[in-house]
Amino acid sequence: MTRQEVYKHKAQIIKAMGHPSRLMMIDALAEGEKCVCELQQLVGSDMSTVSKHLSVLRNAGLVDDRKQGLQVFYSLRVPCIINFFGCVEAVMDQRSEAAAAYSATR
Amino acid sequence: MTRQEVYKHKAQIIKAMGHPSRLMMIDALAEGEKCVCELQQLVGSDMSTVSKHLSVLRNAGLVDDRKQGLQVFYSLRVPCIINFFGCVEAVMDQRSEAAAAYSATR
DNA sequence: ATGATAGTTGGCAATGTTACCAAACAGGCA
DNA sequence: TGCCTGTTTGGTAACATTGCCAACTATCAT
Repeated sequence: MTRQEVYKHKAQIIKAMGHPSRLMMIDALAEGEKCVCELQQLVGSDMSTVSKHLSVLRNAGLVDDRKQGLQVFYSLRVPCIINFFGCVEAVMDQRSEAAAAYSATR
Repeated sequence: MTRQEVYKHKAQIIKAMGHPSRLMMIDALAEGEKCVCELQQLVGSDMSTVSKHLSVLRNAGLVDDRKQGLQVFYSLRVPCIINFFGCVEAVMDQRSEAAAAYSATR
């Protein structure tokens, strides 16, 4: 795999996380596996939309699926993702600090 | 900020990282600040393209810019992002393990 | 001033993403 | 068997992202 291909692959994985609904689902899956129906209630979109979001996460290697009777349960494949969200929050906080500092100097 | 808005904001930050060229630049910036010209050489696109990628990163709050003479130097604002890349690599590795396991059982 | 260098911005065509609906599919049950 | 429920897939219209070119701005040197 060339360096370019590695970055492309990493970008694909990160891009899979870059959607509000998918982020919400990943957060929920941190608690443990959930069926599509539960995730649908959580995000509030059409079930077909939720299913497509989940297939994006599956293709990226972020979640696993397990069929049990009528339901399909999804689970996080690589839990370290969750740690990262703290860092994203740090980015958010730093932005609001900057905004606050700006408004203080106006 | 509602829960939806928070997820939208987080998604925006993560999405900003979800492009091969931007990922490559973030990785390079982990070593320290770099001018646009260096980053351009690194990714090999038109300078206008690189500049637009950098503005995506700046808007997301991921990098800072500093002008010095003719050059503009960019730097990472929140270095914890780098830790996360190890986790993305874990996702990649686990995928190739799964592929290896699959090809072994065929 | 003139010109050269480093970056940014606007425009635009090509491409990718998203969300809904409708249709298909699979497992469990009458 | 046929129906119900949970999920996936196909189609498509609206929207967002990308990358190049050309035009512009800003700083420095002659």
